[in-house]
Amino acid sequence: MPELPEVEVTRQGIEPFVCGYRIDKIICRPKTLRWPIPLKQLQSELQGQFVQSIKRRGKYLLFEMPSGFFVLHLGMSGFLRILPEFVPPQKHDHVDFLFDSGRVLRFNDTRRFGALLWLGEQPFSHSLLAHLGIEPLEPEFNGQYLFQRALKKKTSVKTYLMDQKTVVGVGNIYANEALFKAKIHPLRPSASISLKEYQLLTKHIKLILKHAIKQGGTTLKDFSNADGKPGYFSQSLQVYGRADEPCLNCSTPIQNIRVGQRSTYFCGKCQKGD
DNA sequence: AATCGCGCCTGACGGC
DNA sequence: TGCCGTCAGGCGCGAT
Repeated sequence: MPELPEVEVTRQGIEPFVCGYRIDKIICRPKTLRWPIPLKQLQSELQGQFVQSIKRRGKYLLFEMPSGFFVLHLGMSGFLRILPEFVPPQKHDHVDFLFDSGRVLRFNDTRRFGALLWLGEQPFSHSLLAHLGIEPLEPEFNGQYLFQRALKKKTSVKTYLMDQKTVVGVGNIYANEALFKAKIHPLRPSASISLKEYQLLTKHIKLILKHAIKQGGTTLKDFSNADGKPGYFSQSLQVYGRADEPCLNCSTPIQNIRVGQRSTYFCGKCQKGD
């Protein structure tokens, strides 16, 4: 579930149940997810402490604690839920945070690519966060930025866009969607895209991400619902997953190719310039 | 320095 | 029914 909108919706959804509350206990069932879970450290730094804020950087969630930051990445299949009280874990429910309110923050991750880390007081200097690109919803993310940076690059525009050092939070689905909206062929060299095209592209990235966050926020009125699992907003996807179906602009069948080992969908007529 | 491909892990699905 | 290959929204790592 994890591109920027899903992570941001998660952040907003859990915030009212987590911020200002005390973590009484952490229950962790596996020893390892993507990496070994520093359980002892998490217990000593988090248990008995109040969560001060939850921030997001790219696809990382940062829980601000009195002595530093606990950082969570949802990986490919991870999601967080708020339970009104402790109930026995189901399959792939890996970690529970028990709060003084009685509620439980529960992490479920089928594919176990998620990560839990203690990054201390300077999380942004940690190697995982230090080299991340700019936030797509910030004003500094604009056509000029993408254009200038691309001049030195040799990759395709889609790979360039999904590189977290370029811009954070744009994953495979929204990269496909944004390139379609901007009418840019995913295989075009990133350095061949004009400033005007990059301006259009950044505009659509912002629109798509904002729209998805808004949809997620309204879909998930009650994040503590057991079914409150943020999903992708497939009703608004125009190309992703639509191989051989008609383009919503011109009815040409949508093509599916692989770009950098990732499934890529586009309209060969609307997105010219391979 | 930049780029590419692999592999981590589980589950769903389609073909035989 | 079962087995096998392929695919899935991410990302760090080693090889080039």
